[in-house]
Amino acid sequence: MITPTIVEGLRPYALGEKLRGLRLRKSMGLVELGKHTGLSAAMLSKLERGKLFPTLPTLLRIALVFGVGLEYFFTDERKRHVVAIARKRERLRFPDNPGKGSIAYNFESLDFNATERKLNAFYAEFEPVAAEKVRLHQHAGVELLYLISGTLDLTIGSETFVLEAGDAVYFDSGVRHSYHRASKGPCTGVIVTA
Amino acid sequence: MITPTIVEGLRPYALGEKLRGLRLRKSMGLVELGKHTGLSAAMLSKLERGKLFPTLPTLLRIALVFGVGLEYFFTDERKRHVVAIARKRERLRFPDNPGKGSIAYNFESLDFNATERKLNAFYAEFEPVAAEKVRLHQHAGVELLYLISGTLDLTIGSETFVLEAGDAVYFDSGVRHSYHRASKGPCTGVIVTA
DNA sequence: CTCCCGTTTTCCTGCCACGACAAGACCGGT
DNA sequence: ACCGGTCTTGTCGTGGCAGGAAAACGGGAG
Repeated sequence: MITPTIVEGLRPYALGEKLRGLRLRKSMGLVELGKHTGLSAAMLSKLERGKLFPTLPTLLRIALVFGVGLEYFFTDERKRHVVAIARKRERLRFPDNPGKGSIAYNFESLDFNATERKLNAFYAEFEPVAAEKVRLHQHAGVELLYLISGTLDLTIGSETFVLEAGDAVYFDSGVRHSYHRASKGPCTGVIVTA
Repeated sequence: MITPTIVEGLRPYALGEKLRGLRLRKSMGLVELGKHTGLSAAMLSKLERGKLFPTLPTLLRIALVFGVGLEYFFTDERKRHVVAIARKRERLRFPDNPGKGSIAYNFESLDFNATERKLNAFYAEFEPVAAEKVRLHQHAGVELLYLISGTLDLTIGSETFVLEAGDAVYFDSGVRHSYHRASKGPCTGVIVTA
């Protein structure tokens, strides 16, 4: 069932304009694109003018020709002018694991007041914890860690890396990982997940 | 026409798993989701198991319930087990604008050896530049800046914010923006874009 | 075992994506 | 002007596949 509400909800993605943009950028005609995709020129025209919603197979065929992923069409281009500032003094600090003896790190959210997050960022202070007590965790996406000070043991899967101040890592956070402060002094860093 | 090639091309998006993930995260049943979306539980089951490709209207209905955009489904989740470490000493430093007098900042890529980037991260040292010479720039996506030291004037669109060490900003980098070091001493930070 | 709940399978319907075709529309070239 | 040619947009028809209804399956709990 195709209701006005749904049509409205799909409009912001501007599929038609994006399709037309891709095609014209390569100065290609509807018929030519039709040959490459195996679709009729007539239908391509309708798609570009928003008279019709492509099925995923259809959309993928076109995407393949232009070498883009489907995400190209669905990255919401509503320019939400997001600006969220997290002042150091205003930030809340959460212990990683309140009430237990094994607090591995304190962290502060750096963008908790951004409505729409594609990124989650934290400022972390790693606390000394017995190596056997550190907890592994995992979550979908990727993670980026920039170490500002101290030395940190980072375990990813079965491997452990030693990071010094100024080092950075980028890894798939779907793999189990854990942090362990290796330096005597303070150990701080910025963590960004997506 | 629905060919094996197309099926293969759609697999990496793992629509089914994502749908199921969304539903289970809210510990919701197929029937309940059916009520909210106006879709039959039977079909939802098929979608989650990849037996069927949803049309865009259908997909949108589900997305609306969970408050996600369609982009949620099409960000390619090929789990390449990425681990890329950028050691401080091994990193290359690029001036923002080599050969010209108006170098606003030096930056070092923090994940340049990661094959598939969803995130781009830089360590930046902001240099003193006359305020009128700073250049505005823009690029798709969002940007996150964590200021490690110094004071920085950040202009986003027509607004200017003053950031102190430890502050962080999260904003839509599609809007024109520029950096300008406000402190006498060194001014450094981490920039992540997505 | 029976009841209950959520899920999957089966079967079928009908909507709408998509194609075929033709009619504009807009170019040059002669 | 009058033609090709190329690109685009209507109109109409169809069948593939999304989607529904209901029955079968499965797993706890009692």
